[in-house]
Amino acid sequence: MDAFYAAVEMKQNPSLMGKPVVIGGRGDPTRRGVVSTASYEARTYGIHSAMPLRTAHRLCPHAVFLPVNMEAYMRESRKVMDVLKEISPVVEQVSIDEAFVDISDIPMVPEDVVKTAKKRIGEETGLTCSVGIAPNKLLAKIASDMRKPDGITMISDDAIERVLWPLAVRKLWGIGPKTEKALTMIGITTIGDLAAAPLEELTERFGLSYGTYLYEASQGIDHNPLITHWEPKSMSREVTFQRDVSNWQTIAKTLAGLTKDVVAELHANGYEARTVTVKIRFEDFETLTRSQTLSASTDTEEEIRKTAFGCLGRVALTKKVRLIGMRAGNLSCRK
DNA sequence: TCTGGGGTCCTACAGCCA
DNA sequence: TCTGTGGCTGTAGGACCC
Repeated sequence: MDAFYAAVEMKQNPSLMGKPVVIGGRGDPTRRGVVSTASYEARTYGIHSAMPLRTAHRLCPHAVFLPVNMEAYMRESRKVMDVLKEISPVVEQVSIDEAFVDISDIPMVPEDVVKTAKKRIGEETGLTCSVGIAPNKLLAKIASDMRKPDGITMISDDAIERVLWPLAVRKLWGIGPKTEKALTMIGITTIGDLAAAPLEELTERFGLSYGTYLYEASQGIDHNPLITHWEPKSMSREVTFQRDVSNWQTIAKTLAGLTKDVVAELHANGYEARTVTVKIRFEDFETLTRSQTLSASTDTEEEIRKTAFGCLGRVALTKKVRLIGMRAGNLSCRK
């Protein structure tokens, strides 16, 4: 979906249309938080996702700042996903606003399937999306990014050299800032450069698994099937304090509250956990985790809280704490 | 100066065990 | 009985995604 959160807000409040709109955190740019979505107008000021709200505010003081309204986005998301499932039963929902749809068994020209889908989504939600058509997920994802907003892009097998190779390596799913930098250091900046690198060099530098992935991805190779069902691996809550704290009571109270939320989510979804992890980020951004695996799974708040406090007790709180989080992992379905 | 929150997957390493 | 090897599990950290 195109600038999804911003588009939903504009639909709910048409007076926002044409204005720079920034959605993130509590919608207050004087408080800690980052940008979830910036409208296309806001993007012209250099505002983008993951940017601190304060920075966004500096770049565009007259932008409209709004809090994240997840319920509204979920509602629209469900409508979109329902349309996709009408079109094909094989849908992999990647996030609240992205999905892969296997249309290989539909006896229609792909472009016509996509046009129908876009029209139906428009009718149901009033929102636009950008679509990539390709032989696999890797290429479809790249294609969907090439014409935004409201675009359709096709990458066929015989277009990989012409279309894929000139792109920056960063366009490949799985290449973030660290890998981009590491590749630049060895003279690889485009996907074509990557495709010219020997497999052995990539596996030597990046490990067998990731090296092989990079090699195959640069050739447009991706055999991964669509995943239509999966079980969660962990559930977590974390919070960044508005001001860094040194008071143990505040930290403990917050951890207890986070634990309560996570346990409620476990109960709501019928899971129990065997591993508890506590995460601490200090004022200097040093981040560490402490975890403990129990002999048996549990979903009782008291046991999970005791375990979490045991983990917290193993952290030397010598600096102010910026963030605290807790995670329940090693999940299994409750008997 | 600033750097959220909710996730997944991978790697390294240590300890245990066959 | 000692030693090496390899698998498995738990722990910690890091990269990445939206």
